[in-house]
Amino acid sequence: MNLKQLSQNLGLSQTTVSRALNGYPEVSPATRRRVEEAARTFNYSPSTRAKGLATGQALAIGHVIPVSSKHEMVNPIFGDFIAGAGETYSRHGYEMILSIVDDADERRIYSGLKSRRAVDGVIIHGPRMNDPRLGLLHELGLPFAVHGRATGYDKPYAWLDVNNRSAFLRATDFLFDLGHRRIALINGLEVMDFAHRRREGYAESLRAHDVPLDPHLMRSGEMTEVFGYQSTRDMLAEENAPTAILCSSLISALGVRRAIEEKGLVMGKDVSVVTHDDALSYLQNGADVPIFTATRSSVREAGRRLAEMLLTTITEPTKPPLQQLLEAELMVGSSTGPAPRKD
Amino acid sequence: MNLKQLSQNLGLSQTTVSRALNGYPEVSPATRRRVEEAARTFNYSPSTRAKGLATGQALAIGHVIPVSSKHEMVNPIFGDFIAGAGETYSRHGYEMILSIVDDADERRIYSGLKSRRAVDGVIIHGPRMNDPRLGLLHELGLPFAVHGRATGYDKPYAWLDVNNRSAFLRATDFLFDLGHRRIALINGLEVMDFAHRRREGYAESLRAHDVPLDPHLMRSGEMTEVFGYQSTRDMLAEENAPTAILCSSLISALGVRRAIEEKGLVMGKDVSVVTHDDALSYLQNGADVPIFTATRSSVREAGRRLAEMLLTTITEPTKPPLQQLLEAELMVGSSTGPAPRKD
DNA sequence: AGGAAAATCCAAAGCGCTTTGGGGAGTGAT
DNA sequence: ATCACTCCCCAAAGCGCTTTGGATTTTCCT
Repeated sequence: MNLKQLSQNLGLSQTTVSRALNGYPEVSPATRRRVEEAARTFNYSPSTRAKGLATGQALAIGHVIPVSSKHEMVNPIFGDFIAGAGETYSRHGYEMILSIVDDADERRIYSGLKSRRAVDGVIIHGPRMNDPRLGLLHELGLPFAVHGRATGYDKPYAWLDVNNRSAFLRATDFLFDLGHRRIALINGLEVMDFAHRRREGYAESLRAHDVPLDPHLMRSGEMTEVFGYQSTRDMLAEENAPTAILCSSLISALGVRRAIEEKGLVMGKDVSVVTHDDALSYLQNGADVPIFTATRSSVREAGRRLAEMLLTTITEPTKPPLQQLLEAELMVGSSTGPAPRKD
Repeated sequence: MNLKQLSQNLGLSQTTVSRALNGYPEVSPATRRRVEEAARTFNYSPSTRAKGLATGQALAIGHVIPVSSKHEMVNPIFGDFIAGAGETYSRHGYEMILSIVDDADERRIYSGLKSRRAVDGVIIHGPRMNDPRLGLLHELGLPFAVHGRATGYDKPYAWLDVNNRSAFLRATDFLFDLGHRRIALINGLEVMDFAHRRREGYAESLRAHDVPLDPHLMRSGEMTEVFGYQSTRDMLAEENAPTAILCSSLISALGVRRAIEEKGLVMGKDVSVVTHDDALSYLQNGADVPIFTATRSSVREAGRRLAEMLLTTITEPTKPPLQQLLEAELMVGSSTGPAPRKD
């Protein structure tokens, strides 16, 4: 069923039917009702392609997920983020289109999306330090919003980020308050902007407590369970092992726990652990009582909000870009306790 | 830059330029080269919307991800599957469009995709027992392919599935061979087709070994870490506790391990564990040696293949639908060992 | 009742592409 | 020189919608 058929069926012009359906005022309420009813019974919805052609809008948002060709990891966060963003899109009648892309091809993909007029804007995932994508998109004139921020890009742009620095600052302070002095950091890849900021927060706390940075206590890598396990195992094997560990992801934290327990130590007593927790739907941090003391911020909620921000950036291009900084909450679980007494 | 401008620029008609770009024979090689060159320098690609309107194709595949409104869980598998499918799509010039949908709205969404002509076909995720979606899509005339199968639907349709029954049959047999007799099953929700089949395999092995099904040893729920933990904790607390546990997901298996160790038992000695492993990129089962003995099958590879199958279903609608059954491989790790001797 | 303003509705153009149905220019044979 | 083919190329229609610029009818004042 298309517009033409529907309008013939109703004995009206295409113009009137279109207007009735799109809420224009120059249609009598009675006609509008009649049209809406017919549309429903014939199960008519306008073709997105035709509509897009006519209006010049795509009514679609692109999400470009970079997958490094080297270590084919799909960000585990991405599912929940997408779910959040999807809620927003369907509320506003937008489509979400996804491209999984080797990060070497990113340039081609973005300019393709632009020149094919496939989307009205894009969300940038996993911003890195001095991320070249922001400049590219600015140059292409394709509206965008960033999940995170990109240190090194100076023009204003729309973003939503967790305050990673303050979260890790507070978490580290918390460990100091418990008496810990040797605190390790198991971080994400430090080309990632978020990891850089977390490290800054950590370093700031150490500085405030007059504890020098110790490279032996700082690891950075893709945040898998195995990475958390190996890093922890190695550090616990060294002399002067850490009494507390700060970890960038709940998944890695599971590995941290495994290494601790494998060594016959008790988490929360011999070694304290604080992790960041993205509140993923399939990986809750315990049920009633959190297992891990954590800095917590829902990535799904982030998806909802950032999508909303991008849409207003698109519909109101003159406004200055929206920006939002979320504070993570510190939830105390059973993975932390006072530093063990030295004997 | 659009076709008109490009053709004016070249002093050719739109027809010729379009034909040159789409590989039609009635264009001289010289002209074709000239056109291709110009398209590249002006960074021209045809508007998807216009092309779609003209050809009647969408050049897009829909993925509808159901999210139950009750327990807002996003399937952790979905990220890797999508990544695999995305590779296939970009190779064939298709777009992937994603809808995150409360499962109560599914009907509306699918018929919307159809009547808006937004996609050429869809992939069905997470098929349930007697899944109504297959009938609906058949009725709508929207091509589809299923990740898994739907028991209770009798018309032929395209699917790709892991042989869940045989995988869990072999895994259970393996545990019997190690001397276990009290074997528990921690399964996904049994409305899900895959969980039903796994249970069948498990039950078949028990029957073959003359061990009656014991409801106390069978749990089913959303496969979170917490679910694995609680189920195991409860079962280990009962008298006549299991000596081996079969688990439907690596994530739950992490919870299983936590419960075992919390009780001061050793996994692989006091309690053996076998889990299914979807080979998720962010959750590898150990590094060199697998942590868990597992039935393994890459969900990312499944995505790649199923997408390919859907595309051929679309381009060659007369052929009978493709179907593919993958066998999981049994990888022996350190989570299994001989059944403890009764004293 | 007469005229202006408001309320409804419509025909047709245009969005950017593909594709149909020709048409003119070379080429070789007669 | 003429004819019959190929080779290349083109004008124009059509895909399904929105939107412009009117046209027609109703309603409201005076």
